[in-house]
Amino acid sequence: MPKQTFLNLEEGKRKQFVDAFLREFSIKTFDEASITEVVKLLGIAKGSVYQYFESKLDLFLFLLQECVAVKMKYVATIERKDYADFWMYFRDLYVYGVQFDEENPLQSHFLHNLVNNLNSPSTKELYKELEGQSVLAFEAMAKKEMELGLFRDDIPTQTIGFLLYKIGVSIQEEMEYSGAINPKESIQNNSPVYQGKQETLLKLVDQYIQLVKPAFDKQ
Amino acid sequence: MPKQTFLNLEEGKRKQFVDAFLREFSIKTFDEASITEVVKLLGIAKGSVYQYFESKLDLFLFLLQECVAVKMKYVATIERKDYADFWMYFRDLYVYGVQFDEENPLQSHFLHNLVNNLNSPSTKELYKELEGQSVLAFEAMAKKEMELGLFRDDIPTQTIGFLLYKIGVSIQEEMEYSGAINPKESIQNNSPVYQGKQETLLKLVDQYIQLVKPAFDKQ
DNA sequence: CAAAAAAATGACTACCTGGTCATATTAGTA
DNA sequence: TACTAATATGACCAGGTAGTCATTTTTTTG
Repeated sequence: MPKQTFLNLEEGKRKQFVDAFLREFSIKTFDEASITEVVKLLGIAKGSVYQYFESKLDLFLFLLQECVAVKMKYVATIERKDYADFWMYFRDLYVYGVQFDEENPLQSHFLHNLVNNLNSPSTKELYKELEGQSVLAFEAMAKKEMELGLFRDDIPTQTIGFLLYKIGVSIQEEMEYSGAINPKESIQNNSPVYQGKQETLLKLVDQYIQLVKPAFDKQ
Repeated sequence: MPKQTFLNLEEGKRKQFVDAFLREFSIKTFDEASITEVVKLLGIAKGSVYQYFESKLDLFLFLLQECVAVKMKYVATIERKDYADFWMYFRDLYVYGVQFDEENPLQSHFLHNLVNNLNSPSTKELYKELEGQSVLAFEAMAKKEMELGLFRDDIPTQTIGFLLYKIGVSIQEEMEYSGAINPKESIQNNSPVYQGKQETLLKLVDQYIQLVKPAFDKQ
């Protein structure tokens, strides 16, 4: 977590600092991301980074926390109980995700690149931890649906949760794979990840739902 | 591709060389894999590697080609047309894959770690290329099933192919995620990836099939 | 304004890598 | 045996990194 020195920083300077590193971690893996380069860009001394944070990882975790907090303000406004079925809720998560993306491009890019970023050798453990948390969250959702009699219960919740998580990742990856979005490019123009492609994304989400619904729903 | 010098190498020495590098690339990413360390292990000079191959990537591609060729000898013995439906064929691919794994542990480990390995910054392009090939292969399969009237045709083949590919990857990843297998450990003991866990794998495959069948099959 | 506290600095360390190449060694040949 | 061709060698190069810390600069305070 940041040291006092960082918190004392003047608002504008702190924002510049944060933004520059969000950018760097959005287009590189953790290990690739170069503190040396970012400070050069910012025009500050490398030592300053270590006056503000304990280490590269410490800085990264702070940024992650911030981004997650901001995204939560968007997606946590909706609740499963307000939807007729899981898939409507699932879809709306993307609707609110897109809004988050539009209003916080940098944070969105950071989170978009997260899975890729954490594939770095030195962050394998962190990746496993976060992946585990995600899978557990999806597992819990699935469990609830089963209890409601809406999801089939002939498959272990772990497998259901794992696949649900992977489907979420797949949607994001297919958007990039198909060339619909190009994060490395859009971040250059300060554009959101899904700039002008919000409809494309939601269409793909609908497609995925249409496709996998029969797999998860109780017949 | 290897230089003549490598091909002239005495059988035993070549095997030692290949095996050592298969090991290295099986437990590390491409960028992490250290030629320096492997030659130390082999007791040869680093220069020798560059007498045999043009570059690290050249060496890697040679190993990849070899492993794929060996695996093909197993899985290419079966054909879709000899099965009543896609899923029986899909399952048998794993049955033959397990046999390949038992009889060629090192090659199997190499391929098992491939996706992870290629996530390295310097192999992003290669990864995209290979992923594209895999997706296209699955897409072609799906197309055929649609033509046979066995797969639903209300979803674009690209999405079907992409998800099918991701499901294949997921099965492998869940085996590791759940702790059923531990490649880093089993490679130490010269054990196959799925040593003693073949049944567990096939059970998971069956589970996945049971789960996703309703998503892909025409009702 | 002076003293003290806070913040910024950047040269430096320790460490790692892939790849090169002139030289030495070994093997093949006549 | 003597000459040649093939092979093996390892010191060395260029390039990169995260992190340190004594010193200087700036800001705050009394």
